[in-house]
Amino acid sequence: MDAGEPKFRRRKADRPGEIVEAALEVFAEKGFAAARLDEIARRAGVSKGAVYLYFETKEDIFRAVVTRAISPNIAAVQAMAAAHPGPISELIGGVAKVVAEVIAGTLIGSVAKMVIAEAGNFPEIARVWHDELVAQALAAMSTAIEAAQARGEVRPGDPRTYAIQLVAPLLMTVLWRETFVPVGARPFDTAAVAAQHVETLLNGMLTQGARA
Amino acid sequence: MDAGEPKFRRRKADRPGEIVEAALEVFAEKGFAAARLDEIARRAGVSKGAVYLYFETKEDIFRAVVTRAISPNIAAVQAMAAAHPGPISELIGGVAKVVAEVIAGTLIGSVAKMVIAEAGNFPEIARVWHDELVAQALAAMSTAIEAAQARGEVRPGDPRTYAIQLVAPLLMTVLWRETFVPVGARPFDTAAVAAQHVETLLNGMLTQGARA
Amino acid sequence: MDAGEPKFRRRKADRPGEIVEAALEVFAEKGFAAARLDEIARRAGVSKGAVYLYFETKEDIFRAVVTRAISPNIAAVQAMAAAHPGPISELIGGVAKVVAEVIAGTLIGSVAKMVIAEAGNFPEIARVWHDELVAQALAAMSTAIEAAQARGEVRPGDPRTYAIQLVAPLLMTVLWRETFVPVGARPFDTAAVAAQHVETLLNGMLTQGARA
Amino acid sequence: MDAGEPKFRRRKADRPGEIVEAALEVFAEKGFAAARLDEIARRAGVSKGAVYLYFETKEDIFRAVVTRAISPNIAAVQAMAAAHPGPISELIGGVAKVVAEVIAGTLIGSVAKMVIAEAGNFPEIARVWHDELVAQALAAMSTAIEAAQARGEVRPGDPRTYAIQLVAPLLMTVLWRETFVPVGARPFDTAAVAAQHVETLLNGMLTQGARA
DNA sequence: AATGAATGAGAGTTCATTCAT
DNA sequence: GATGAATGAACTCTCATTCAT
Repeated sequence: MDAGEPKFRRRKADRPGEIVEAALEVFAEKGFAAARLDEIARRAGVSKGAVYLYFETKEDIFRAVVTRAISPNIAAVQAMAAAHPGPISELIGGVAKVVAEVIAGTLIGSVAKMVIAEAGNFPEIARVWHDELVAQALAAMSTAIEAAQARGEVRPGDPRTYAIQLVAPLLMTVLWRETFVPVGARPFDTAAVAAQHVETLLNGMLTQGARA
Repeated sequence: MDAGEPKFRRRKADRPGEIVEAALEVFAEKGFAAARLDEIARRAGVSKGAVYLYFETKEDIFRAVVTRAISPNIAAVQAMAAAHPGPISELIGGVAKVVAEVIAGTLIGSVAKMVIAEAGNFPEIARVWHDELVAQALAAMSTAIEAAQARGEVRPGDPRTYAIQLVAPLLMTVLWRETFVPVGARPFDTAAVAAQHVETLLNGMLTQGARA
Repeated sequence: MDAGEPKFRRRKADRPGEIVEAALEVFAEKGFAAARLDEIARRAGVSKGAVYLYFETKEDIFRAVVTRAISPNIAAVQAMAAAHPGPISELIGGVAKVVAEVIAGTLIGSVAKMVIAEAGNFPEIARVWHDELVAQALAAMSTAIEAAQARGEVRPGDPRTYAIQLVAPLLMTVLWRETFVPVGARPFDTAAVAAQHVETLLNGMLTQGARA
Repeated sequence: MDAGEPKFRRRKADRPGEIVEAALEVFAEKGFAAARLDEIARRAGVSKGAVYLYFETKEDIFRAVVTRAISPNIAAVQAMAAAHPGPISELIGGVAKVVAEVIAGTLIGSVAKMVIAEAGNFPEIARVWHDELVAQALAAMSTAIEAAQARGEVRPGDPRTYAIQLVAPLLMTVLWRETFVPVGARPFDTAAVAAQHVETLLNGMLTQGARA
């Protein structure tokens, strides 16, 4: 009997994935504590009891949400780390572009917001986020910048600070979108900010010789 | 008689102020929902009931915390708005310094974190924060930058974006401190970041003529 | 296996009904404000939380208790309204009998007590009780008495007052039972009071001609 | 200095009286449990603390309210008990008149409502009310009616029931006023009800010989 | 596997009562 | 006597978690 059956039945196999997806939405909107399991279950299209077939606790779901948001980006970071040894300007332009794309194309902004908000309550989540994502990216960039300084491309200065200088405005556009746009603020176009920022920053950090 | 622990102390002192102070601590650590009134009261040195002599609800306390963090900074923003019409480099250097000092010297970072985290649940708080603080500061800087562009000091580009580029790394150091330092990350020295950033940015955004 | 006490019983039975029943008991004993949800739940044989699966608030339960006490009596009132046009003495005797039976056989007395007690706090409940029950009954009786007066059966006088004269002593026996019997007062036998009262009242209100 | 002083300063001596008066109002409106000591104090024009100079607990105030409503009526009841041995019709007419006046002229109705409502929570209050007021009045009337029956004035029947028959409609008008008039019901005029009821009842209970 | 009715510990809030002033 | 800020026990209501079905 086909009657009454949903047209597209989602593969049973991905129940956990659907729950994590729904949970991401709810956690992003409400924060961890204010998120209701009822709502997560409802949005995932399952019963509240079913959630507990796949996750032990609410915290468990939260961890899964963050972990899942991390994984697909680890590759990008590793690629960055193993990046071409060409002129630093290419690397920086590339990094900014990738970061801008990730920001625009994924929900990583919401997750970052949650990590910031719940760092006090779930230190191990902040730690994972830092260790697997942020620190690695920062280290990769610092290393590249340091090498470029050694090659005389980049002016003196703390490489880690240069790295933060690069990504901060991009991250700021995400937080802006999450925080102020819903209450009427004019949004920032991440790509446009990235473009202007890369130009300004390169202009400011490269040595005379490196500016072709 | 001073000896002995009086059951009921009556401090003429600023009870609401003490409660708001304690609440700021707890909210910053736990977030709004996970903060316990018991704990706020305990840290304020009063009973749970006493809190309700001064505030109607938990939300009310939260609003007071944010409002109170805003007020002392409004002056700084207004001063910035009415700033000298001298060379933009001076203004930017000044702004960065003030921002760095505020960040280092006040708890505004914790509050900002709370505003980001709870924007979804308390839109009116995000709105106040934006309208009274963020938008004003941004507008003042944009205007100054625009004027500098008209004077030929600053290269072409979106003034509002330039403004964000300036402050973003500084704000990032706060979020870093709140989020990752407690789990072992190496902190950023806001003042040092400010110094390097101002130099890089000015170098990047000023026209040839403006660079003395 | 029937043996053993299952932690979660699922009675298909009328949970809301059981809760309302338990609530009626507790409200009648303690009054609305002094009634404890714990106790209502306990007497209904459910947990405190379960009560909130079926009712939004304590007030909601209270309304359900009163509403539920009203409904089965509406029929009786309507029957009264559509009563036979025979001699008024029959009607009055019949009404007194029905009222006496309802009083003796149901918990309506307790509910009436609650309505009286909480009229100030829950006006809409007093209104419902009045509009759907009391006013209707009174109107039906007044109309019948008026018709009897037109037929020369009943002596002059305000029909609504005659109606109150008729039922007041019966209602008084309920309040007596609720109020004074528990502290040792001798109870009134509602049926006996009804019998004597009907005889006295008919004797007093009928015209000479109507007394066979 | 007279300036700032209230024109009529109430005698200090009657603070308790003023509190009881205020409490009567509040209890009558809200019931015992829902009445707030804040409100009682406010209406009495004293501080909350002052209330505790005169009364130990809220229950204590409640008892005082009821007791105070009883006392002035005890005299009336005793007068009734010691009544003239004249024809019963005079007595009954007199009693009805007095009761109607008390009902109309005092707040005894509100108190009666409270006694009914709180009988379950404060049995000793119900007991006092019964023993000192209700039972005495009932006994006095029963005795008089019994004597009248012995004299052949009143038809056979239970004297206590006759007594209830007499006062019930009058009491009903009070409860009606307290309960249904505030939600829009048409009030009963107690005096008018008394007049019609006395006539009807006497007509119904007197023997042929006693009807002049 | 899946449900959802049921649980019960724990939260925010209220308010009779106390006591330093 | 009088005040009113302060207390803390007790309440209603919520919601993550469980388990009979």
